[in-house]
Amino acid sequence: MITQRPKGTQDWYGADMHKRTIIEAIGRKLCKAYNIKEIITPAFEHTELFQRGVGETTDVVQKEMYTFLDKGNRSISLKPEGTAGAIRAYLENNLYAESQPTKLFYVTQAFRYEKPQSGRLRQHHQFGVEFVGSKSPLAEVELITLITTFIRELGLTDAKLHINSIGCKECRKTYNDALLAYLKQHEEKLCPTCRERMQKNPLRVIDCKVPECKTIVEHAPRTIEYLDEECKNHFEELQELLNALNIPYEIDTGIVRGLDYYTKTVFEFVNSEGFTLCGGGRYDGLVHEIDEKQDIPSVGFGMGIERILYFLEKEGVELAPEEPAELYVGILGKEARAKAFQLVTTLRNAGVITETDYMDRSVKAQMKYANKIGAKNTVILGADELEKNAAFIKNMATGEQTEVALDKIAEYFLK
RNA sequence: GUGGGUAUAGCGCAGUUGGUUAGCGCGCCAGAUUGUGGCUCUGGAGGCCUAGGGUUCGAAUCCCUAUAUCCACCCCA
Repeated sequence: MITQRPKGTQDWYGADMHKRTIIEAIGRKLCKAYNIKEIITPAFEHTELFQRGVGETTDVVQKEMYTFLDKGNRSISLKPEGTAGAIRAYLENNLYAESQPTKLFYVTQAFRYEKPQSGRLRQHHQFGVEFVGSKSPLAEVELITLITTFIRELGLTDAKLHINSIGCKECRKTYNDALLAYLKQHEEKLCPTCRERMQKNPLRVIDCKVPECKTIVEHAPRTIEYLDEECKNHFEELQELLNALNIPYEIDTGIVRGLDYYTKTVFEFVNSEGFTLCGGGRYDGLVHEIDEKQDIPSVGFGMGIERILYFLEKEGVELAPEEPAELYVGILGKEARAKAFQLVTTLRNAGVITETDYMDRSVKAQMKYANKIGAKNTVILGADELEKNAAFIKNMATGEQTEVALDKIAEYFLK
């Protein structure tokens, strides 16, 4: 039992760990070019932050949060997503007092008590960006551009941009009434969960996958038909920009997003199977929700790192493999040990990937090992080499051997 | 939360209608004339067959329970 990880968690090591490192490196590189700064916030926050921010009626808060009382009787929750914490930090540290906008990115764990399945864990990781302070559709466009570039650099092709607008608070009110009125007409045909959803948050019915509900929903009013002037313009401007920048997209009036803070633009990148790689949108009301003295528009997205791995696997995309050792230094006999290790250290200090023997293996076994780890070159240091003051460097790919004086070996690899 | 599948060596699997010493491939370790990898061959280590209970003369195999894991739905990243 103690050697077993908790349900829905994952250990990162080996090939996946290496892929993750590459993925994060691409993300960091892009953010640097976009002038987006990194932020790390705590793994846990006061429960109330998520209740207020993410929304009390959402599935995420209602049944998926890891919530507990700490020893000081405070209700604490592990973060189920990255946005609320980042915005809290933005407010707490008065980042709004600096010249706006504020552009932040993070790589964080997120915890949700869910039943694990493929591409879904209890602890997962997200790369996300929060673009705070701008109400311009250019903010959306910037994030979408970044994601598009990210996807391209990863080598993924099966991920399409879907966009929608769910309007602001005011539009939502009129829309909700219209939707509710429509759903009431078809109440008997809806599935039980949808009948429940109808009362709490009719918007959720749109997402239902039950065939009967789907056909009803097909003719249901759409948020997009109830946008006020401002929201409509915003959505149109966004599309104009996307068109002008040649970013392909599809309007999907079915996108609702499961977090309450979204307003106006919502978007997703999904593959042909309907799997979501990345989700985001505008959340003009969130800052005010967390700190009523402030009212600052924002846009953000979260991209699942595990999802990226899943997508890479699905598409058979290979990332750059781990770099193998440049040199394996074999050791034969105790006399050569210190000398060999000195060489290893010199090379390592110069950044050359170098490996050696710690197992007191035979020369043959050491060569096998060097081959196994993919070392590009090998050299064996023993009594003979010490006496001759020279050793043979063997190129493992060609088998060629080159005799080099002991004190020139490091140089040989430093050019 | 609802519904399926699976659980045998480090990994991937086989195990015949229950029959006594549980196998195979890969990996690991060692050797094939004494200090040089890959290919081949040989040998070796490594399993309370997920756990607990039951049926039986006898259970990896049949039944029950638990646990874990995978998958679908829901929801999402």
